[in-house]
Amino acid sequence: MSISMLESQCWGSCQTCSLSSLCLPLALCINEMKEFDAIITRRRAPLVRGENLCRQGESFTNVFAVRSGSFKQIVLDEEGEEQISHFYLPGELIGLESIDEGHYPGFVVALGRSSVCEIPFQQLDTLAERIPSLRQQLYRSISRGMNEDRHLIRLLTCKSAEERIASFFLDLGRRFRRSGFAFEHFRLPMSRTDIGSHLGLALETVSRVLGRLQQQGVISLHGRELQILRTDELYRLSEKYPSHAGGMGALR
Amino acid sequence: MSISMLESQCWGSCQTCSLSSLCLPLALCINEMKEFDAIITRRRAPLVRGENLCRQGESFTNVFAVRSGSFKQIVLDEEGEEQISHFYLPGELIGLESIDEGHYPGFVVALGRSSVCEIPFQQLDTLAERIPSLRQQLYRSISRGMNEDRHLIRLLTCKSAEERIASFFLDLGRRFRRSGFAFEHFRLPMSRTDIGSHLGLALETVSRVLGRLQQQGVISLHGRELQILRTDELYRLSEKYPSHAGGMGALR
DNA sequence: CGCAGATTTGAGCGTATTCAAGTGACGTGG
DNA sequence: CCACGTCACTTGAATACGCTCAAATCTGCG
Repeated sequence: MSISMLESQCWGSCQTCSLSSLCLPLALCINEMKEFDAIITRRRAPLVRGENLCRQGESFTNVFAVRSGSFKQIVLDEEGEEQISHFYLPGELIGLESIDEGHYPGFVVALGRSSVCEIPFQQLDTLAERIPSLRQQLYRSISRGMNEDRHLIRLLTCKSAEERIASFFLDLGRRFRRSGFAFEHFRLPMSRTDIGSHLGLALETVSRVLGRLQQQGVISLHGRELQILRTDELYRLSEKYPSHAGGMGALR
Repeated sequence: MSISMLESQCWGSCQTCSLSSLCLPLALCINEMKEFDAIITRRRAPLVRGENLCRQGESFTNVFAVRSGSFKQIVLDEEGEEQISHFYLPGELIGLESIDEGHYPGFVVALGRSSVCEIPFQQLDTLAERIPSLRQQLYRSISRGMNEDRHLIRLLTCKSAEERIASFFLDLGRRFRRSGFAFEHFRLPMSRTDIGSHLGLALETVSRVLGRLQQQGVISLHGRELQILRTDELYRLSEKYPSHAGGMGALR
């Protein structure tokens, strides 16, 4: 009973949502926000760790906004190998890359107890037709997604393991800060394996780099509890090598 | 005189453009297409090789549609190192990732004599407000861009040099085919260096892999004239190793 | 023709991988 | 309560792939 009370508070309207300032309703007036609120389907229960929000290949109908917790997007390639293409933190939108092809390109899995707002895309578009600022915000959200991907691409094409991880932590910090959490102190929602899969590194490499970063006193890490001790140094490490990359050890 | 005649033909309306079926006006009726046509600014002269379409940091006002030729997007990082984040072929849209931040994230440079349609984004949005199918197409274009980027990310996180280049050629082929060119025979618009920069490989590695692919009889390559001889084999090579990646030789 | 840029080829090396073993945390069941 | 299995993570050793450096060759173009 008390839990459901809490949760109904949690799932209040956009007007009471602490993330509304970085979500789609960002620039809406009260009345518009009410309209927007009306099309949102709120999930009855939060998802638990490992639960699927959507499945690869499933037809696209909804965009999701992360309300709490976090998610990873896993793409299974032709050989059945997993590949983590994206992490989603509170306030971020899931599913925008599916508009074109009409189906979700991968599984989206909760990394812990997480909740989302479910937004039927068709209705979102109908509403966006009438509300220019909502339309703007939708464009911007999609565009931002592209931009983040381009960053990751640059990271992957020309950075060493250390740089990748430094960049990754800085990126996570920034994104957490946007949602009102601390920049320098947060809990990593994902495993080392997940990080490796996302950054194109073996988990052993991730582990080794993390060890090195701790030895250097740049971060402290207990389990998944991360503290960024020297932001400037982490930043320096994230862009240490100006150019290309270097070979690739072995291949499995 | 004769040139300008030719060019004015080249720059005819969307209705006469061979690419309209894969560009924004895709689903528009005659009248809508005329409206759309009206907001497009056509460049007076095609760009020559090396000419900038837009500059890094410049404020975003226009989306561009490639009409002929091709472009590369170069991003200069903090250290001034170049990084090719994207190639644009005929029928593709340039600039969509700039909507959010409001400025172009990199230079877009013509890879040969190329022409574009210049579409003021503000006006495009105004028009999209009234024309649902144009809006849909805009969403889809942006979404497709994200999707392509995700593909590249997967390529970069877990593929060997050979796989990357095989994937890259297959991707180029598909994109050329969409614009009405041959899938198995086209001219590479970019240099080996450009390919390397885009795929996170040293140009020497690109060169070596190309040599190997030719020896194996998978492709034939004279200068930049590429012929895909065995598509199935190229496809097989593009997904040879199911998983991770491998080290990174040296780091400059 | 001759230069500049693009590409090819060779030798040696370094980073990150793979394989392998070992530690630690956690929850289950005897 | 402790043995045990599982899972995430750490650490070590050997290896491989692609990088860097260097020089040669090819190409396009004035």
